[in-house]
Amino acid sequence: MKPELIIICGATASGKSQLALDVAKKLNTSIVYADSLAIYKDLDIGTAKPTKQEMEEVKHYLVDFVPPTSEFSVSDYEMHALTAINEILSQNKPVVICGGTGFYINSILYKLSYGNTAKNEEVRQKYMEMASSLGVDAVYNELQKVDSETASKLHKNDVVRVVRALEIYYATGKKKSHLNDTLTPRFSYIAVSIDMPRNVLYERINLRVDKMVELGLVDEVKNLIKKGITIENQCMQGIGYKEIYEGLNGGNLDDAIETIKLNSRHYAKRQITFFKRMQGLVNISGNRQELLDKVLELYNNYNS
RNA sequence: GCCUCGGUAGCUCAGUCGGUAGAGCAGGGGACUGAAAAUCCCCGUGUCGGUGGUUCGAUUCCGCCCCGAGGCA
Repeated sequence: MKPELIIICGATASGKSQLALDVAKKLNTSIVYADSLAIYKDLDIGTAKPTKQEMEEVKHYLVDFVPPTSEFSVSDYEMHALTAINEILSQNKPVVICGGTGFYINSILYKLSYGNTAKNEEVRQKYMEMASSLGVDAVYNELQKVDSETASKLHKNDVVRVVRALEIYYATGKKKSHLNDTLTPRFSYIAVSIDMPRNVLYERINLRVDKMVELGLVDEVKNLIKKGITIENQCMQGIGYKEIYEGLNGGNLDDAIETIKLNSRHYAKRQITFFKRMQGLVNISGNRQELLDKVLELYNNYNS
């Protein structure tokens, strides 16, 4: 018996995409991306999207399909991902999942309800404003009143989550703490992460950022600006984009590039932390061929 | 050559009226249920440049030396 999913996750710049490509070619199948920014059109260089040629060689799902003006949520991702996965599985092929957005990968593995509450601009705005005018304690106190259990799990400074909990409460009248989603994977899978010494990873990140700049990252951001994208757009939260944007708006581009490297390193660290909790994750290392062999071995020896 | 100011955590620096020292950044660890490349939490021992002296006690005061910056010649 073979697993339905082959999940290739891990830190940015660790070589996930190359490995996913190798695995997909070997197994004659397709790749479903799990990357919160590669979903966007016109964000190519900074997201290290696969090249056109690579996308022709292997079919990639959930890459380059959302306009940069759009918002996108994990729930949107889940819906699209499940469609893609079922399409591939229906052809009796395994699905290669590749990406660094752990939250998105979780949305594939687990059926989570997310409070059954979509974004509510009014509630968000109201409490975000309260946070900036009256302070975070005021907002946190609000949550303590309506859902003390969730409040106790959150730090008062984590305004994004505190507000989200309020959003759920005011939209549904139900408490976030009343969710009791089962955490049983809905697909069989193997999962690997490419492991390497931290300093080696950081060096790869630094080099890749320099490469992105050489490839025209600054022009890419200029083009987005030309299309009306501002720092307010969700896609501009991407590392590489927000820094260049600031660099072009009164900042300094050389500083921006260094900040991209720094933010990427911080991001990689957070990714590593996130993936440590993934059930069954296997850390693999080695050269390109060795990595491929290890994944194929895990795939072929799978039994659960 | 003389004078002045520096030399304290990986980096930038604060501080100790003499009782062996602490911030920011870097770095490390962690959280994560519709913003997730987002958001948030926790973690600070280092020959206080070296060496003599004064002192119960020196990173702190004094002498000399080394290194760096500036000034005068």
